[in-house]
Amino acid sequence: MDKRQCILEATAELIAEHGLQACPMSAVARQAGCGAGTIYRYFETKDDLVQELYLELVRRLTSHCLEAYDAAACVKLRFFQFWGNFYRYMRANPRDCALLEQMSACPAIHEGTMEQASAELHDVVYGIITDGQQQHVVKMLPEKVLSTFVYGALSTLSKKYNAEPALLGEELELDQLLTLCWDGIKA
Amino acid sequence: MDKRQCILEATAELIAEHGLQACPMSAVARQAGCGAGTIYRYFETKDDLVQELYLELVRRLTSHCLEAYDAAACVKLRFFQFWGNFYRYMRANPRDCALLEQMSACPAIHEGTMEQASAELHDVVYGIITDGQQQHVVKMLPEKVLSTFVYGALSTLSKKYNAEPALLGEELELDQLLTLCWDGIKA
Amino acid sequence: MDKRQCILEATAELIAEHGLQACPMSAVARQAGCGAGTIYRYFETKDDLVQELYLELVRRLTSHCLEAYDAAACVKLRFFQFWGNFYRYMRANPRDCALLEQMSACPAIHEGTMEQASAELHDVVYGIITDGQQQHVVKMLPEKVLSTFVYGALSTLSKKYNAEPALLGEELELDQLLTLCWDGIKA
Amino acid sequence: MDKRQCILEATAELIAEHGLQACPMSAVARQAGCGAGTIYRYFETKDDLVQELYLELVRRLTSHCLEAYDAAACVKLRFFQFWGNFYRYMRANPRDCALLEQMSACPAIHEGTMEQASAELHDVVYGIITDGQQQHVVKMLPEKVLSTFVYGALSTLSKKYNAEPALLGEELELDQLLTLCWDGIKA
DNA sequence: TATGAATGAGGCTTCATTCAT
DNA sequence: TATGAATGAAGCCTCATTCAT
Repeated sequence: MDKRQCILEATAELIAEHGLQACPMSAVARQAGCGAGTIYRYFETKDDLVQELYLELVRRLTSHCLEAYDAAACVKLRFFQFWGNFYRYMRANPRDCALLEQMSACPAIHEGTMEQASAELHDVVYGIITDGQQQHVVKMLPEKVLSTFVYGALSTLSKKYNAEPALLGEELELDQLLTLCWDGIKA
Repeated sequence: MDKRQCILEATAELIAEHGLQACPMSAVARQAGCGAGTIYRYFETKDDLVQELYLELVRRLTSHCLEAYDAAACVKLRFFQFWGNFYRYMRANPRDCALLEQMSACPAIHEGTMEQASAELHDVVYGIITDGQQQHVVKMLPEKVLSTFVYGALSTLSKKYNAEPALLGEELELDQLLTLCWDGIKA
Repeated sequence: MDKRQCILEATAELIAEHGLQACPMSAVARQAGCGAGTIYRYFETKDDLVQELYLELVRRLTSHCLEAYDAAACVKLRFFQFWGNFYRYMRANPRDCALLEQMSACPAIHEGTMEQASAELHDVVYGIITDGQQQHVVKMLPEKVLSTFVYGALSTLSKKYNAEPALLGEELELDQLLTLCWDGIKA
Repeated sequence: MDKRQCILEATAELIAEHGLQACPMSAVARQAGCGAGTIYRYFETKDDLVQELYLELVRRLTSHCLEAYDAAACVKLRFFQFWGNFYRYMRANPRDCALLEQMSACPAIHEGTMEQASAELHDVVYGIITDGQQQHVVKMLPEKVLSTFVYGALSTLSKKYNAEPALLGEELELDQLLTLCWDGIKA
């Protein structure tokens, strides 16, 4: 792994464990196996490092969400594919899941960073909803509302499962949870 | 207002605005209109202050959620009353809503504090679900799953609305959003 | 006991246990069973309190040293009486003994306070030596030297005994120790 | 001089002048010519720094006491050599002498530190006494008692001289003072 | 007269950042 | 390019002292 990735990874590990407010650069350097000064070759300031980490986390999530996603498939299929990818990724990467939650909720992540991060997914997510509405299979509420509804439900559920993995059988759970969401938004 | 409340309020204000990692005790004192030392008559450490603030926020939310809640009413009514209260409180108190989100996601809030905080609501929330299941009006998934589903959806939606209040007409929105959730969990 | 004495006693207790550098006025007040403000009715500042405590400790020691002291007795008798009193007091009051040691060695006790404290004893102590020299039973070294020799030996021994009381049988020890000193200074 | 020594030296200077209770780390840094944070690369806490200083002072004293000390020489010679070294060191280093006195008497120096400090000298000091007792030239009292007697007398005398250097001619004094002690303990 | 809550200066310590090597 | 010792501003907390009650 290249050094920049090392540093991002180290930062992720430490923030996930101790929180943004307890993550000194010296600890990041130790965890990354490099000198403190080296970090500043790759990131201008600590703030910069944190913003970059957030973007990286969202980038990873995004690419997983779009795996095997076929924009030409039917609405329900796209819905299940996309949000299934989303949920699976969150379950497979509990640390990044918690990290995204923590960072999204914290004013330390700048408004601009948040927007930049979410831009890419928005089109896909909204597209599923608006296509569904045109076909009258999805409720006629603002697309943002329905997307947020699904996102909130699934991200909270995945976090819950990560904390208490014994709640439901692995195999069944995903389909059942997606069905909860689908039942919620379907016309 | 008594001094302890003043300090909690000042802390809430500052954490909401700048984040947990950027909330020095000196700023809390200034905002609370007291000397720095005074804080320590009411809270042993900064950590203690933060835990207490979290508990206080949850306490306020809890008491609002239970307003006009009739444990003897029918399941759907109880569902709409309770989660309606929840949503209305989150919308009416955007700052506390964001604060709860931020603090819940941050390792700085201790495990024990989180448990202590959620204890009171759990019984009510789970009760609605299990009663609904006995009457076969709610899906047969673990009660934790369904509660988390509703909680995640509504809390995320309320946060979204707080950020962009223009999404939906005030009057309609609540019922429509609760219906999304109800449709999701109903059998 | 009157309040002033209470406060001095409390201060003595705390300094003896934790040291001058770890003796907050709030702790003194608690130990003395009074409010923090009350201390300032009896002592202008903390520094004043500390100086007064030192003077009080020396005053107590002085009065014990002069008990049954007969200025008309022979030199050796006066020597044994005076230094015997001194040693017995130090052994009977380990806390004050340690306290005197601690405070005497610390620059926090002002030069003036030290002089004021030692003034009273000096005459007696030196008198024993100079009388002994006139009678040719004591070595012809400066009286300060011989006094300091005896004082240093006995105060250090008493402190040692206080720390490890099992070193010598109570009955014998005193006479033996005084003899060590007397043998040292006798002509 | 290396930085660690600089810091110890600065601390010694300030404690000697103002006392343990008036020696802020900021002043130590200024005196040592370094930043406040630098001190913490060499000492974990202020307490640690103080313990280390005490150990260092005792180490210096110890090495001086053993200079030209011949364990095979006769008892009286060893006595005069060892305690002569001790006294000379105390006179030549008034600041360290006062410092040792102050720190030894203060609860801020931990029990464990004191033991660690005194361990090395004990064997030599006690050896002189016990050998003297086997040869019937020294009184038959516990070796700790006699050692403490000598130590107390000489350390107090050296301190006194340091404060008032005019008491005795330099040349004569040492032998005369050691004789006082020797006369005290000899059989 | 006695209290103890309030104050804020000042103490200890951490940590983002720099820079000589 | 990489390092990590050094820096000092800033954070947390203590405590001598005051003052309203």
